[in-house]
Amino acid sequence: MAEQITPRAKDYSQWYIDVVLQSRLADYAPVKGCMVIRPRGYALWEKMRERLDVMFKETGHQNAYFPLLIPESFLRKEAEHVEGFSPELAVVTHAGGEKLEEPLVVRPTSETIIWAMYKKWIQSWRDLPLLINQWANVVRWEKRTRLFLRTTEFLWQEGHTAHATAEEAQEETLRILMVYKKFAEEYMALPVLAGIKSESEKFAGAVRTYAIEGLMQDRKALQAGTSHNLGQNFAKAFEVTFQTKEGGLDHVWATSWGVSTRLVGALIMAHSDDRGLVLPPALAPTQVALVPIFTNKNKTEVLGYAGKLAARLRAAHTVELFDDDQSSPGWKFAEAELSGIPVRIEVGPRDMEKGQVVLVRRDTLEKIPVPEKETESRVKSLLDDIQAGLFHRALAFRKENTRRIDDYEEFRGFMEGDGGFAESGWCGDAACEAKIKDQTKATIRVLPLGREPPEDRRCVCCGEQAKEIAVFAKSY
RNA sequence: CGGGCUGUAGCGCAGUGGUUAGCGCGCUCGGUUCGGGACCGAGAGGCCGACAGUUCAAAUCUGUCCAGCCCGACCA
Repeated sequence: MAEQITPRAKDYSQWYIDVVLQSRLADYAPVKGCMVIRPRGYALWEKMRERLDVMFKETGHQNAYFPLLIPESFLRKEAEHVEGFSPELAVVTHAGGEKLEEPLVVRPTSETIIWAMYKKWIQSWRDLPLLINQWANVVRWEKRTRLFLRTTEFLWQEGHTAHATAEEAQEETLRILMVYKKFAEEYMALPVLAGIKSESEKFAGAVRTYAIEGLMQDRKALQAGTSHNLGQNFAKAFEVTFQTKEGGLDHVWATSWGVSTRLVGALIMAHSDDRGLVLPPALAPTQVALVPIFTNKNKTEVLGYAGKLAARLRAAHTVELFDDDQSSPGWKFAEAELSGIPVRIEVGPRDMEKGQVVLVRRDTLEKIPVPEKETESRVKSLLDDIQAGLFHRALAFRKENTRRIDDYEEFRGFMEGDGGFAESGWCGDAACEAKIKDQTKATIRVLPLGREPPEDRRCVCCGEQAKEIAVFAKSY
């Protein structure tokens, strides 16, 4: 018997840790707060990265790479930025056996060093827009870490763009937000709310921060991607100016945006179950687990049959053939389920006799016998069904756990109980936001885009006229 | 950074002063099995978190330290 996964209903946090460790996505590193992303976890990140990279290129961005180490003085140039990040900086003070003239910080994000370079590269409106992305690691010294969701070092992409006008920068900020939303929904099968962050949740140095927020199975929200309109804050701090068409001199307008390996955590918490991972076919490193069922007597025939089937399927899908003769079929079934492989195919002597194979879908565990000749087409449509099914199940879950609440007592009860997304009126005052956080632990996740507050809504906290509809939840 | 808990085999644990420190899973070898985590037999594997004390005798008692986990505070 393998180790058991703690059921979600018993202890959701422990379930998450069990799934990550047992499915071998990651392991704790010998450095506090750090994790090792194991081959399976990394394969999943690679699938995400591959797809996102295409989406960034399609929207005109190019990849580049900037240094890991940043002179400490660079961070100080933008007041809010340094204030926001200084508690979580790792600083290099010694190198080459000597104390450094100026300490170097390990990047918590790269705005400062990138804008120091943009100053060199941008002179004219003809140099704009400048659309650069980098895939990199960053370090933020966190007090409390969780595998994939918050670790001291993590992998991400950070886009940094420069524009001639405020309007263009705003368009870019929203364009990327929509790229993230599309990626989350179409590839991760995770429905997300896209919206703007309140002042208190804003990125240090941004004018406006937008985010996508997903609802996990424990009804806590997870921020899955952010896109910032930086206005002219960094251009001013780093003196990045350009000559306009009209001959004037202006500071450029900036954006930055990122998603991280936290997406792997989001994926796990959105879909997986007590048997292990459940992965959407669009991102699953392995789409089909082919399990031949044989004894010593018929081993050759069954493995031959399964081998041919695997070869056929590999024309269109990634297939893992579980052909070793040391572990039992039951073991292989459990292993395929733990790994989240979307479709399992069982082929044994009984199937060979009947000219069929048995398809098993990971999300519902339903077993579907199909004629052997139709395997390819049935697998393909089943993968599509699973992808759509996961999204719709997650969407239905979000709907069930989203409530319109305008009464504060009801709000408190909601957050003390199961929780979820509360759509409530908000007067816009940070004091109400802080009071709610203090009393209920719930924060404003986003002010959803495209929803004007109706005249009759009141602030859930103080009862004044609502300026916004805010989505509140407890979050990761 | 505060409060609590835990450090004994790869993992999970038992062992509260007295020979050679055990159990389950995993691992190695051999054999029988194989349609939902198979079984039998034989093996390998431990400076009992570190340091210092108490004692004839310490995994066990005392102190200090270190590490990890949980709960808070903190966190784009």
